[in-house]
Amino acid sequence: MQKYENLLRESKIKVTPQRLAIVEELDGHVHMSIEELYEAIKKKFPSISLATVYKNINAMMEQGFIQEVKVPGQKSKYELTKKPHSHVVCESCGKVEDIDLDLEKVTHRAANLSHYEIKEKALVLTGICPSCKAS
Amino acid sequence: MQKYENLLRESKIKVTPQRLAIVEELDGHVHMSIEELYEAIKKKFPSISLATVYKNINAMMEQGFIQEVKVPGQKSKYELTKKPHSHVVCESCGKVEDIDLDLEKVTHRAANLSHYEIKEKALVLTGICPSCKAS
DNA sequence: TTAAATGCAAAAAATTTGCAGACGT
DNA sequence: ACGTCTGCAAATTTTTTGCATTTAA
Repeated sequence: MQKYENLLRESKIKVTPQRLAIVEELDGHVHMSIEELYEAIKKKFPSISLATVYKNINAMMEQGFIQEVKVPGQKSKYELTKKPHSHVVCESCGKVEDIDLDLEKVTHRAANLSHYEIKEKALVLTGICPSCKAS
Repeated sequence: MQKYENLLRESKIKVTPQRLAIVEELDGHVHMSIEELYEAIKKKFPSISLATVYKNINAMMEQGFIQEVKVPGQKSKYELTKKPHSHVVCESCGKVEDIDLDLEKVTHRAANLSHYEIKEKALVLTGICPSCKAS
């Protein structure tokens, strides 16, 4: 898909089929662990090696192209970098979803209280998702 | 210290010198990684094994006695469980500090938007601490 | 007394590295 | 053509496990 090629080309790393596969996978599933990515990509791309997934995740993180999402009780997941947002995690099924929340006030308050110069915010809310609540 | 013994005794795990050492260390330093804990405790308690630290961290987490704090770009740290709070991390020196922020509104909004039943909130703010800003 | 905890060594899991050949630009 | 990337195997690092012995209650 042209879309991803252009995105990748903007950073200074080469566009390889393996990298495109990672990006496409993340675009489809949004949040995946290294192992999930590896297993998913192997289906379409059996020769890919786990080391390549690691190397590329690290390279693309250095480029700021993807980001790590640390969630309680799970392995880290990765997502394409987009505008800042928060996450909700279902403690029953493990699903991770994006959510757009205004953290202006909270961040301001934090800066005042701590005297830190705040640069990044990571908010992860854990609970039960609608479909798990139903069952 | 009697204080910690009583705390530990409340949960259903045995009070051992190794566990007391972990708790005292965490009470003093607030946020430590497994390796930091191990190295610190070894000084006062040279016979302790890394496996024991792991086992005890896991046991005490199951008891809800301590909690894992996942911070961007660092290994997980652990803290004694106390009333809910947020964290600020200095991206320069790596220090992690507690901060008391009101997340009521944000949580409410999140519940409305996501239809999740929210149970836990983990907010980690990253930035530059006052002393690193000075230098 | 006895169930649980310790420490050790070994195993398993997760991540990184080195390198020869392949590939993107 | 050049420098980067891939895949493999090996090396590290991190975490868990099994077991004989010790220890807390």
